[in-house]
Amino acid sequence: MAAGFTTNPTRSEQLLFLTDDQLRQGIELMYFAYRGFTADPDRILEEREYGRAHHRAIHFINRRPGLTVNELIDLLGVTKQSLNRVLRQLVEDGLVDSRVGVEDRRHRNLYLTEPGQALEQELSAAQRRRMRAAFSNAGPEAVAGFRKVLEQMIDPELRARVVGWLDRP
Amino acid sequence: MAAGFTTNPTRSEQLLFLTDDQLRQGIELMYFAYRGFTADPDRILEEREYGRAHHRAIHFINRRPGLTVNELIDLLGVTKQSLNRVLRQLVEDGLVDSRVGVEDRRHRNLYLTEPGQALEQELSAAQRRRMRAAFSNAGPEAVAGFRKVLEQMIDPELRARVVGWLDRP
DNA sequence: CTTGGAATGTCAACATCCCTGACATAAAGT
DNA sequence: ACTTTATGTCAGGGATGTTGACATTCCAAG
Repeated sequence: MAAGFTTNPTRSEQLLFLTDDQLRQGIELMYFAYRGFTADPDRILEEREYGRAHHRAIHFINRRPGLTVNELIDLLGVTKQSLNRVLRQLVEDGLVDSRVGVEDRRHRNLYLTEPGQALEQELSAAQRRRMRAAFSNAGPEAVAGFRKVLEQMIDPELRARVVGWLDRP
Repeated sequence: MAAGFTTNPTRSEQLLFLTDDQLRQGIELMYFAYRGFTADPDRILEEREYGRAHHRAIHFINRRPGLTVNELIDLLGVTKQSLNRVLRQLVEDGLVDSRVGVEDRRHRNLYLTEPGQALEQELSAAQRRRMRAAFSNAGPEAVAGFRKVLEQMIDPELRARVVGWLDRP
């Protein structure tokens, strides 16, 4: 069904990957793949009665130790009320440490505690396992294309804020 | 913690796309891209006070007119009760037609009505627009890689059921 | 033919998560 | 002193998911 690039592709044939049908396939792939993408962490979180919101908070606190509540709200695109419930639980459960800012005492700098880091490791290891399998089976060139397309799918405004962010260690 | 591939560069360099850091980037890309992927439909759905569950139902009913409730449950991976509330709303609002099966009267065959098809068009057109932009900016080779990786990310069990499904018109 | 189990679909009650709106507190800036 | 910023909290509502109970229909064993 795919590639009809046998002889001297005309201009219209070069754009065959932009047909509505190809786009629909991309849409459905995105949906099914995302379900797989979240499946493993979801199972781990369920045991602790946490949800994806907890996972996202833990992930980004691990990525940027000391980031403030507002910065996290910005990254996640949720309301402070929504995030606050999640953070309160994580702090109460001893997974996250919320310290008053030193320069600006209004800020709360967030850090993972030892148990918090342990959960983060468990979650990200599971997610990496699936991602590694997918990358490995698809090959390096496919991975490059995967990243190229996904980058373009991010909201332009968010992309500007997040680009360069991904590369930082 | 991340790549310790300092020695023996030949073989390990070929696997650099499998480092923990590359995988982490893939994970974050997947998260941010999915937010973009759902942003446009979400805005349209909000006006009608619908959610993503309604979108998914509408999408697959459009794709497979006449499919049964159970088939839809299988595709979406939700409980019948959860799906039922969504379907009831859509039927009440005149977007979906639920007809008693002719062979097996326990079945309900689902169809989009005229207004249902109109909403589906609106939703998928918005989603295609973003997908088309991403595909177009990334190029055909990138799109091929994108599809390859996403396919591999789908849960193996689900992939078996869905593969071949995507290609069908 | 009847009866009992299995498949299918529906309804009700409840939990979770995210949202908006309003308000409180503390600290920084002017 | 007054305003702005950052954060936290409470109240209420909507969307989505769950479990439990129940109705309908089909099918097959007795």
